[in-house]
Amino acid sequence: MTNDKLTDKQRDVLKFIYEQIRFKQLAPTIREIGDKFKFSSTGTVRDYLDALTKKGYIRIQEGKSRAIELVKEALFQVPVLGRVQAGMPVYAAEDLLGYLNLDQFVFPGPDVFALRVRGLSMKDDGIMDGDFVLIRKQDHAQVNDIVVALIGDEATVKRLAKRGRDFFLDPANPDFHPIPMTSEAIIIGKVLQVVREY
Amino acid sequence: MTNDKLTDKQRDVLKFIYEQIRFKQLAPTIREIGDKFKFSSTGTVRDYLDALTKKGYIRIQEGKSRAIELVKEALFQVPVLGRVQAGMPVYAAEDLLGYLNLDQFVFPGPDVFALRVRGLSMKDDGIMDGDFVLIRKQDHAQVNDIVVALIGDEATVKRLAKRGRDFFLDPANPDFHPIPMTSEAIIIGKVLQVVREY
DNA sequence: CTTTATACCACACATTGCTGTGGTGTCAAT
DNA sequence: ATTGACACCACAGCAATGTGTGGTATAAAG
Repeated sequence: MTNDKLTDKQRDVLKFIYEQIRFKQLAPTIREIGDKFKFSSTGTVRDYLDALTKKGYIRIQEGKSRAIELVKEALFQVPVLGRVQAGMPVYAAEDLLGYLNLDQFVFPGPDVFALRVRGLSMKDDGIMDGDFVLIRKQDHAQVNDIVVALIGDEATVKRLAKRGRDFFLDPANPDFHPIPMTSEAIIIGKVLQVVREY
Repeated sequence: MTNDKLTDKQRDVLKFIYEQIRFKQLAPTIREIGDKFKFSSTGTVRDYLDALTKKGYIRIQEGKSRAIELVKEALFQVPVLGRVQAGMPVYAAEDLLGYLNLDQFVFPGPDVFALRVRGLSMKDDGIMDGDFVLIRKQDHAQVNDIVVALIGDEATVKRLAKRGRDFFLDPANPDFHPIPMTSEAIIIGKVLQVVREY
């Protein structure tokens, strides 16, 4: 019965609402939405809000300003990125592996993303295969931080260590060995949290 | 210079704003705050908002409705509870060990709380001493779920298992042994996520 | 051919909501 | 004695905002 597929424009409007809530922590007013899409009538915006409501993506508290709630869980997520290039996570659609559902924990900032850990090289630190690491993009890190580094083409999670004058990326698993930091290794972010979903 | 200590009333107002944002996902208007505290004047509310702004707890975007932002990180957190009694987490102040900073991940729901894991009984599942487990309150669980159970006085994280007719709470560490589910063991919630902070 | 959904417009209206400009009184610090 | 922070009040102005009631046009579905 309920066809919850969105048209392109409806998706655009929903995305705008989502971004406002996510980054400005404040749902837009009808007129703010209208301005964004150059609608000269508030009625047009209502048509969209009605459509989104009917399709179950938002909920609106009548009479209140800015009272748009996001309903579909699909929105309460951080992007899980596949490729990481030249120190910059690639947000392009083809690299978006999906979304990490953070349950009711929403509103991640724009410089936070997630990567899915592959392998058990950090097993003894409790980072298991399949875990998500939440990363804040940054090009620096301190010794003993757990970082995501790019070695050539591959993103890897390791602990930054210093022995003598040299820096290493240490695994937490005796089956793996430390990787010396060379000019090819770039730190792209610091692991803020490990999240495992059950 | 800046004394950021709040008076009791100011804290009450801040708490109300926080709760509205957290649970209703919508900051209150000046009049909504006034209604709550039976202020007959909007000016009174402004005095409070000014005080909270000056002390650095909130930020207000002028001219916009409901444009109250929470500033202090202290607010973007889930409660970490100490005691868990009779299947109900105790939210009383004396049991509030502190708050788990979820970084920019905010707006946990009202039935979600966190416990800090003690010991290494779930080590092989990657749940380490000191990790936080995010729990949704619920009195049921499925076999193989990782649950928080109350055995007598103590809350423990284990995996729910069934062997034959009997249910057990299995550890994930050969140094510990399974605990049979008896009438004294109550499931108080399901582990949704493991969060480890660095 | 009619209905339904989409995608817009115009404009009026009432209320909501922020702001501005006053005021009173208490209490602690200077 | 005065200043400043606190804790309130009254009320008016006006812009922001949601709502109501219309309208047009297109396209797909029945």
